[in-house]
Amino acid sequence: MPGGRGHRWRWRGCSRRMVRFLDPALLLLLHRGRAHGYTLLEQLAEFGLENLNPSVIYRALRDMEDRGWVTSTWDEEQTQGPPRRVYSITAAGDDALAQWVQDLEETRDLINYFMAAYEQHMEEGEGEHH
Amino acid sequence: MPGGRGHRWRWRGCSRRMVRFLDPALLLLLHRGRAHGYTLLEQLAEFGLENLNPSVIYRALRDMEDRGWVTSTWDEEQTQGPPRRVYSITAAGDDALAQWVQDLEETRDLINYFMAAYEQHMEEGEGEHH
DNA sequence: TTCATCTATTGACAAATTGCACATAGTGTG
DNA sequence: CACACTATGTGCAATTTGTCAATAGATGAA
Repeated sequence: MPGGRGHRWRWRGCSRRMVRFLDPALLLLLHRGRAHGYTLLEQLAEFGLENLNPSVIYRALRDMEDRGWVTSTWDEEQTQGPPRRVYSITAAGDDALAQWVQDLEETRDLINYFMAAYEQHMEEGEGEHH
Repeated sequence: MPGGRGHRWRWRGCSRRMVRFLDPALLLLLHRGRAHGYTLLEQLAEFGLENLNPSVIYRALRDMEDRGWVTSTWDEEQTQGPPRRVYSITAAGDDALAQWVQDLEETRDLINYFMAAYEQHMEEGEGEHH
């Protein structure tokens, strides 16, 4: 079953683990430089986050602003559209990003442990379960 | 608003990414041999899943049974308690586990990419954002 | 016996999260 | 004006997760 092993719970769009990537990815992008939501939406593809509904990004940014990780101001420059809100990362955001990185490291270690356990079991049992 | 936005990013208990680990971890444990819920609850510590509320495991097992990944029967053996339900992995469960492993590999790659991007940016910018 | 305690499973509901459909709004084009 | 494109935001239903409490058998102590 491609994309959904099962019937009851097909993840629409990206998988949940992917979405958990959203906050750290946004923080990293903003650490590279201030940007507005629509741009971030496109840049997120770099981290495998494609086809996200814009509202997801805007909500994430607003939530991060509530937590003090980013700040926003209205863009002065003239654009081909309505005024844009420009986000910048804060010092607290830097800390949060560093925390996320640590957290992701732990997750990676856990995955590595899991994989090792899986492969070892597969070798021993020749792929058969008892 | 049902889901308040004031939350810190400290999840109670395990992080959500951890919990996403539950299904693959249960499948791997069951691939090693049939078991009942209460035992699995203890064995999950191996994969960093500690202090889980039992109902979480039982619900996960029931959901997996709905998907055909596992089957269960009542244990014949006498125990120090009420009858126990014993779970075994199915062929579909083997496939699901293999899928999970692939999925976890992808996630790990993504994390590695993210980390590399983070470190590279930090080196270049000497830890300062512009 | 009655009570507490441990093992074991389950049900119900609240809380948190996510997806999606739609609303709003400025700008340029024919 | 009608339309398309850029850009942000709101509201709500659906899904997922966390927590609490109910049930229930076995065992041992008072």
